[in-house]
Amino acid sequence: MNEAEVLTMLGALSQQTRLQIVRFLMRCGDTGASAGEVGQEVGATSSRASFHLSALENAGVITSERQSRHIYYRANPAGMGALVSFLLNDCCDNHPDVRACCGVVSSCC
Amino acid sequence: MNEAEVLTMLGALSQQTRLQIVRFLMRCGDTGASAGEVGQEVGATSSRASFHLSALENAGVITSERQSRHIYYRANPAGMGALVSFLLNDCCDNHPDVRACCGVVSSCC
DNA sequence: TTAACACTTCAAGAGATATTGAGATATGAA
DNA sequence: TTCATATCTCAATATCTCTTGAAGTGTTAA
Repeated sequence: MNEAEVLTMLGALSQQTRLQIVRFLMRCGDTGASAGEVGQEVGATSSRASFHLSALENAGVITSERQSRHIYYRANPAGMGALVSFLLNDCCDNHPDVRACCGVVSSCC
Repeated sequence: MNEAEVLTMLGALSQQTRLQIVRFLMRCGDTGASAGEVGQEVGATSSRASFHLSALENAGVITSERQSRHIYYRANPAGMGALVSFLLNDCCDNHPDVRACCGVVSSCC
């Protein structure tokens, strides 16, 4: 994961509506949720939800799959894992105090 | 760490110059670096460096301490740890695939 | 006190991003 | 085919953020 990808992902997450969307989709698990359900959950119009879902998908935080007339969005654990891994390893230079805070015991990814 | 604090921290990190500053200060460790040194490292004017350092300090990513005419900035591992912890626990709902990616074995903070 | 240095704050302009509503596209049912 | 539903795209506006340079604050030394 290079710096540009990390910046895109951090930027995508640093917005209230989008952070809410990610938290919701993480709770939804493999089932995922349609754009309409996502919009309803976070109190957004469909075009606003669509805009934010695009940003999140573009950043690699979520994925989408069309099923008949619905498009189901799902959280992408691998993407979030890569971000966390970058923060711990590259950004924080494997600082033990940072790793200790989250129960990280071995070096990673 | 509440949602507003997380958003502030993610926003602070989602900018190239500021991400560079954090990485540099993490490498500097307890010694830290002055605003001038930071600016030189990331290729920023003094006012630009000061602007970004303020944003990072305000977000809790770094700390500052005046020593005579210099102000020394240091990375704040506890702040970064809290952010990573939030991402793993709250945001990702303790999703095992996310935790696995970084060698996280126990639940945390 | 005066001067030099290190850093911060302020204001202004440029650029990026968020929100909204209207219209377009895609799918499935009648 | 026609209609209804689900979602996306587009343009306009508003808001936020970054950068720059000038002016201000605080510290040390002469």
